[in-house]
Amino acid sequence: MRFSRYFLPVLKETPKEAEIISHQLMLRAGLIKQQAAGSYSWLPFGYKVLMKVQRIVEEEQNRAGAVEMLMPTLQSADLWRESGRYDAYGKEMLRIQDRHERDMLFGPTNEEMITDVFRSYVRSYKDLPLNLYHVQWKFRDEVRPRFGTMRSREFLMKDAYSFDLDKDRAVAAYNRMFVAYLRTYWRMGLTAIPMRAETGPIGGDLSHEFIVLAETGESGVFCHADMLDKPIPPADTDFRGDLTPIVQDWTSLYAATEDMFDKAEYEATVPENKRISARGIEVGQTFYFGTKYSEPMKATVTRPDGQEVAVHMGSYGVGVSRVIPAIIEASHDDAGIIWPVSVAPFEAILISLKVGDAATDAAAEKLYAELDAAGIDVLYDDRDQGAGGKFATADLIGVPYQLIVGPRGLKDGQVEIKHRKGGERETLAIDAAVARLKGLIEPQRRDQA
RNA sequence: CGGAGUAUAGCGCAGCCUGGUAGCGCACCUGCUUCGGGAGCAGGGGGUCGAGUGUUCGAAUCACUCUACUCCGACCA
Repeated sequence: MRFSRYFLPVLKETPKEAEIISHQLMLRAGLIKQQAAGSYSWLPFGYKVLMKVQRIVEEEQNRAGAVEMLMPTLQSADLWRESGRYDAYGKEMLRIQDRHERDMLFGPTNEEMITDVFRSYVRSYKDLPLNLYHVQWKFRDEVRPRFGTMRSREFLMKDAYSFDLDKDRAVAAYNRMFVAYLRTYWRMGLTAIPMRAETGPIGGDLSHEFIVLAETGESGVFCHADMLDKPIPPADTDFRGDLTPIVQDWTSLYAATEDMFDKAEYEATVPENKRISARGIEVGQTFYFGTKYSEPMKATVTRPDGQEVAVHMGSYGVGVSRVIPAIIEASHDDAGIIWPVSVAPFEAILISLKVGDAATDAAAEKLYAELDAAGIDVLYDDRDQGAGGKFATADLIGVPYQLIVGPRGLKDGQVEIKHRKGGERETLAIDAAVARLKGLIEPQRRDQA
């Protein structure tokens, strides 16, 4: 992509409405534009990140055996009356009437609708287990939206729903999502810790929140320090096998949100030098809630013995649009964002320092074509601007590698690679640059890992 | 939903107290010179001062009402 033909409005100054660093940087680096309280446009640069995050979520859901579909944003109130949540949900649910004065709502979540899909088709235990998911916009009319897309009213969420014959099998389904989540956040460069959590209005008795530690997080959390560097299950993990050992390992150390905090247990099981009491951002949550929806909504299957039983369900959410500020909170410096390669909007930025200079133009154009041919997603800063501004922009938008081409180096046939994270610089022969970048970038994509 | 604030050019702000020609920096446009860390010079364009009502000869400025947005708290992917 040529910068001159792209739409990337960067701001030199910090908009005054933004309080936390991720919100400031998302506005300054041209990812989002606020449209109303808790409502944002995703500009091209931000949308690219959003789609990369979504893609990782989808790949890991699919790997774990979940099946993707898509449900509408607007739902009929009747469905919610069946579960009893139409009255229970409160003002956070945006209620709408259509032209026939039928009660509708903008979905804050989809348990009712997926249960309706399930009960319309599934009759036999032989069709289980089943896990259906979608990535769709949700609306929750928050009393106080804040921090940009961290707590917006309209947000993109992946929500998966599992259906099983009994509790044991439902817990196995829960474990599959648990492991998928460990891999999902890791692939985005996040350290997300599963913590015992309250179930809230979703209901149920088994739940984990996946938390990224950050000063600006909205949840208070307590955990064992060793939770931070546990090994992530590999890509060839057998999701059809028994995942209990992995989940047991990950839940053996103390980790809980403040709602579930048990001081006595915490102090008894976590040595003093391993105690972490911090704030965190909730980037996902898993629930097992048994027959809470299947019973009232009559989502049943026939067992081998001929008896008809309500299915055991779980739901599993990832706040796709929230993950992005979480990544930025975890990875930035004074100059701007530092994207992990796996979610970076571009993998490299090619900076031409003297547009209009024949030798520089020729070298930059050639490198641009070669990078493209090498399969590297590159932003080519071909704008006729001072070098200082270009460096500042490149740092701000956080592209992982900067390939710098200017007359000074070209005299000796050399170009420079700057690593955004860490700031290391390498000077190398122009012919070696593309291969070097490829070598740096490919292992960090985490798409094969 | 309680408390506190803000609203003046695309962005950041001054002007308001003490009513009288709407201003600064950045950004934008034109030209020239520049070109390795947010360049320089010269010229130029852009505003129903959030909305409404009132007071006044005269309102960005004073009064009242409303709206939007932000922050703190209580609540939540």
